[in-house]
Amino acid sequence: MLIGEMGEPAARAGSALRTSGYRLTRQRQLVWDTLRRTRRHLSAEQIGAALKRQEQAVDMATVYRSLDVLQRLGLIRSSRLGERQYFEVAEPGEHYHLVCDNCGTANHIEGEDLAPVLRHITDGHRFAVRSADLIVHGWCEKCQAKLASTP
Amino acid sequence: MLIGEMGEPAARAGSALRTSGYRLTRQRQLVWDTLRRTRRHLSAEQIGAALKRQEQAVDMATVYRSLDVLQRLGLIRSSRLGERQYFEVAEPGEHYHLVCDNCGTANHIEGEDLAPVLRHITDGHRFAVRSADLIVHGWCEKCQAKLASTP
DNA sequence: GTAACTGCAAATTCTTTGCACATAT
DNA sequence: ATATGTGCAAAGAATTTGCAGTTAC
Repeated sequence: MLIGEMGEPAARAGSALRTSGYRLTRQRQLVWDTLRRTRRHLSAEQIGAALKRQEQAVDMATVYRSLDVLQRLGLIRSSRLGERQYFEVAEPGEHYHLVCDNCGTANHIEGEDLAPVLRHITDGHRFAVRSADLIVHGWCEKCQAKLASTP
Repeated sequence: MLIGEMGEPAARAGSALRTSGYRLTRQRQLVWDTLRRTRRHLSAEQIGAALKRQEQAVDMATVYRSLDVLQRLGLIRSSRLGERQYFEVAEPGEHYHLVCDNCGTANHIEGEDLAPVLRHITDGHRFAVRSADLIVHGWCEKCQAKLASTP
């Protein structure tokens, strides 16, 4: 099941920033809002481009710095999908990344299936798991059909 | 269980290269041997540095090009662990990457635990899985002890 | 008022590419 | 013999950094 709306309070970023001694600036707000409005993963460049499109241009250096702060506060998380680093709002619970090698789209799906795997790692290897990211490469449904028709 | 020696025939690269129309050069041999001798992941830079140390310097451009060929032949595989791309000899079977966020070392462990997870993805989501990489971040045993003693 | 933040431009880092020469087959 | 591969140097892409001016608190 694809992750849909999740009722993330928009004010969350503001209070999280302030209680940590950071300041709530127009730029940080904009970066956060951009990520919140999308349910997909966005690269830093995509965020910058989106903001420029809405005449709210933010310098790329600032986009990167904002992403860094938001990540430090645990509000967003990132993973390397393909070439770039992609960012998304941090949601509780596991999810995997499905990257289509044909069209490049990256979706995430929820699930608790990783629990036994992580337990194995913790028990068998004395490794303290902090976070886990399962990146699956392959073909999405659309591209499977496309590739089947042109052999 | 950490992956140890696996009896990889050293000649594998040579024949794989030749039957695919590639040439077996000193540089490709060196890059392959370097990866074979290590059971850990190596970045392109680490491979280059290792070769320089043994007075067998290979230009970085060539290291990258060699890695590219070896990967195309399926002899090695790579994943993005942390900042860099890391390379390792391709072994059959699943394995996960354990990245210690404290000391940075990346190990891999074997296991078949991912099978049910991937089945879930295939069945429930009509996504054709081609490869999967589970990257687990956390603290390795050594660093857990270290961090426990200094709170 | 002042420490934190931003934009700009320059620096860095990792990786790729163009080209003349070298080498494996 | 000749297509492939290499080294070198230069280009690229993504991200970081230094700094003077700006802004949130």
